[in-house]
Amino acid sequence: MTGQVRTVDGRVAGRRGQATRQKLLDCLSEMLSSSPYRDVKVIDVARKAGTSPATFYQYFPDVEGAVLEIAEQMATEGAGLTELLDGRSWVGKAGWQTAQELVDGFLEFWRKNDAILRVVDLGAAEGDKRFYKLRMKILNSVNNSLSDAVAELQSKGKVDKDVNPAAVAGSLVAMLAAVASHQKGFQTWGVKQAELKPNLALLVHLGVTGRKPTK
Amino acid sequence: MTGQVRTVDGRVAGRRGQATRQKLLDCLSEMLSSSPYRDVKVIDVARKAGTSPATFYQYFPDVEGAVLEIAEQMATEGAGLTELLDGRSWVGKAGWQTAQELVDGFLEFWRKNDAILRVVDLGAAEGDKRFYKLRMKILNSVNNSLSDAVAELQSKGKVDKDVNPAAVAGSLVAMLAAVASHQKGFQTWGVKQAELKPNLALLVHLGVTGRKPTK
DNA sequence: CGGTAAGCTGACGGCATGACAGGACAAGTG
DNA sequence: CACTTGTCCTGTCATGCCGTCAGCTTACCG
Repeated sequence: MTGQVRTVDGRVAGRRGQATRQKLLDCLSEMLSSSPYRDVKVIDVARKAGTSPATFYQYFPDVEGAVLEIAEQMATEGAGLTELLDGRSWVGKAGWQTAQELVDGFLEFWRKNDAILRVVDLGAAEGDKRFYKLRMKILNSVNNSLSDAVAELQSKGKVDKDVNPAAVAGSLVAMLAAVASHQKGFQTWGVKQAELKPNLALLVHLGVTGRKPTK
Repeated sequence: MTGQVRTVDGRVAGRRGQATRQKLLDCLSEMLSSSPYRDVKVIDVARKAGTSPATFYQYFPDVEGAVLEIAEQMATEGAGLTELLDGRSWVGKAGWQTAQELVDGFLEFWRKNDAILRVVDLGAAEGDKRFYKLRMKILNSVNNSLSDAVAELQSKGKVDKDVNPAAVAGSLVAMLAAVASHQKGFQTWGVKQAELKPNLALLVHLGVTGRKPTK
């Protein structure tokens, strides 16, 4: 799938090269967690990695390029979110559990990768197609599964005909992502995390099935 | 409310000064719409405004400071979103209309100010309290109204006791904001704006009242 | 051991930042 | 009209980051 890792000037990266490359990515990642995206400088990343700015430019065209790389790694990892939904039922008590586990897994994933996801979100919102595709890739698994679930319930007549499965699924996923991004915000608002989750799960369940869960 | 407009070095700005100041803000605003936040430079804003970088620094400590100013202006303007909900009913057909109008007005507001709202969202997500407060200020009107609506329905026994009004309201508002930020995204997904709105309204209605709307 | 390619960096021109001092300008005063 | 006062803007400068290149060091291989 992925060809050889290459430097900007076309050389193939060997063992050592890949190590420095990865170290730069790690340091950048850390940097993004601790300071605003706008203030992350190449020279700081390089210093943190114990190398020089020139080395950075050997592996990445610019900061954005490196961020895309990190996000790509995370995206493949995030494909595992499908497991939260594959083959799950949306009926009865099982449906309520599905909703809860989805919310749980999603928030956890977002919390782990919040720094990089913020940047991806920004890039996508700014209209950058690369970031937009990446965001799709991350959310697609969940989105498609949700969309399928709605469509299936719809075909059984359990959901109104005029509901658009893709629109509902996309909106719910956007909600999960947004809430995850501003988890701290809710806390200051007087809503604790433990309270937030069941209410989110309720909204997801309502959105997918159109009815309240049986707990 | 607001004291006199002051320059960084403490002078009070007069007629002419306020004009250039505003012009700088306008140009910055425009700039944010056309290029990534990370790439907006003081020198470009100054050039666009037909002045020099030094002038910019006379009125604002940095780009972030100016952004906060713009966002503040928008926030007071955005308080008008309350009208979308004040005194509206959530029962029967009126409830469905309330949901629709809320979605409509919200998306429109977001579309108008998307560039600056992106930056506010980023700042808030990064943990900057100033941006966070600003985001609250913008969303508070809608959020409180929604929260009140849920609480009222709850007191009448129409909504389950274990629902947390603030959590539900906050999540719904976050959903609206997120979907608005990525409106273009949905389009590429094969969901058209016209289809998106009613489905969003459905989700809002479901979330607030716990039941499907009567159309 | 010598050749070859990978890996890294010092150094440099270019540009943005942010501060200051001083000049231009408008308005009021005698 | 000259003079004063305070606002408004810019030229200039030290500083620091960007992004590139030539060239040095290191590792691998026959």
